Amino acid sequence: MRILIVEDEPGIARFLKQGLEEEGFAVDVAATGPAGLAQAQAQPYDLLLVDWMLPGLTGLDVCRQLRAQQDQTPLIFLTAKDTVQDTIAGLQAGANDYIKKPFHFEELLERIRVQLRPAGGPSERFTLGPIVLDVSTHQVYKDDEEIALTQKEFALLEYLLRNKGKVCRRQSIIENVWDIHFEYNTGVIDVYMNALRKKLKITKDDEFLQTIRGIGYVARD
Amino acid sequence: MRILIVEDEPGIARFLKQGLEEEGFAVDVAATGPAGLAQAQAQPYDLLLVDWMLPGLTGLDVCRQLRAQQDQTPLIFLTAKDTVQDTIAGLQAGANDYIKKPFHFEELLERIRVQLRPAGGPSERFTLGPIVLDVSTHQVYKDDEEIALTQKEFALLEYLLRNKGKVCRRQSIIENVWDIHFEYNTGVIDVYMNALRKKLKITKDDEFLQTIRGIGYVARD
DNA sequence: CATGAATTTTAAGTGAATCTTAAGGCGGCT
DNA sequence: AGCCGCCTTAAGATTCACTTAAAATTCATG
Repeated sequence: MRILIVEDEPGIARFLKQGLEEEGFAVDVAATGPAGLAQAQAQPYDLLLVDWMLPGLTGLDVCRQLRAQQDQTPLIFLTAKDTVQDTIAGLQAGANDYIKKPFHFEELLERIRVQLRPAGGPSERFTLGPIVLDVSTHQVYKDDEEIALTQKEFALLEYLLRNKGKVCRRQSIIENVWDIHFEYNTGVIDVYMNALRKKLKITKDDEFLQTIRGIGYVARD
Repeated sequence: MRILIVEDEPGIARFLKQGLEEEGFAVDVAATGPAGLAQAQAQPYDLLLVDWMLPGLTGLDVCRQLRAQQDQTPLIFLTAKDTVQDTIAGLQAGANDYIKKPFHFEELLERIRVQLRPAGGPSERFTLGPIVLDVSTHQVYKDDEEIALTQKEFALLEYLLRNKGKVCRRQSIIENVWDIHFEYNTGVIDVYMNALRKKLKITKDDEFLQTIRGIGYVARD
């Protein structure tokens, strides 16, 4: 689960990032309104935590702009403002929840879980350097640009990313991606690795998809 | 929109009922935990407003029982208890929000709207390039010209637009648009996509409704 | 109820995209 | 140097979606 924090006070941002990472979330931080908006547009997140008062754009502006672009990512405001008018304005702008500072981390955590809950199946996502693979929507991005992959290309990349850092033997790949369980001598894997590297523009210098001669392949970042 | 209030203090119950009815909601009231539970099970509601302290069963018990029966109706706790432990317990039990008394009616109203939003809030209009789909009036326009769609055509387009930018798998489409929950292989989706593209005059060059071979379709602009 | 029109679903032929096979070339390893 | 294994490309096989037409169902109407 990926969370973006948009918060300008470094102390609070650090505290949140650390706490959420300990809970197993992948956390990015943006320090200004425009930076947060750009980041949220660039990559898919599962949840946004947005401070109300921000340099550049207010949190309210960020929220409005995202919703205007049909971005329905759950968004929780995190703020010292606690007048009723502000709460209402925030929720009307399309926010999903609103927590007043000072807050207890436990409560924030639970409210985050509530927002992620209705998303149903956990949207499985894997990353490899600049590459993001979303299993549920069958989409792949490199540097925030969407890359169109065919079924087999996607399945192969998914298998390598699920085993990131581990060397995958050719035999395992054939069994898991092609579902062939007898000995089989073929060049399909080579052909597909070639297609993947081409589409993802991975050069020989990159080490994202390495060949292990005589064994198989590894994905590492 | 139907709301059930479970609250034992007659004054508060009456105040809420009147306020919500003025906003156009259909409101029922139950005064005890067991009565509320029975009422919620007997009829479908769009939202439950539940007091924490109730005679018979606590609000927490009511919430737990409903969730245990796979009832996912949005539920908001309404309570004087304001310790962090209680908030967390409430959210963990499956509640969607938690408002502390005393609260402003305006804030409650907005939080109710947030919960109802995904099921039909204010943003009932979707756009895709020159195409506009209005859910509430069941109308579709392209370049300000109205296009007549049948029910299934409309439902399919609505589903794709609600998930704009995300790839929709054939399986998800069959489940959400046709409400078929077992495996089913058929060509209906193809036929309807064809009809949609024809009526909306979408050519192969347009990328509004793209096919993802082997997976499904995406709407993008 | 019976009829006809509109909508929804099934079915089949066609064509294009994807998958697989195969072969030549290149580079590392012994 | 020579072998083996990987890369690359292109052509054949196959799968899947598009398209059309006809059958089944639903809906409104007399």
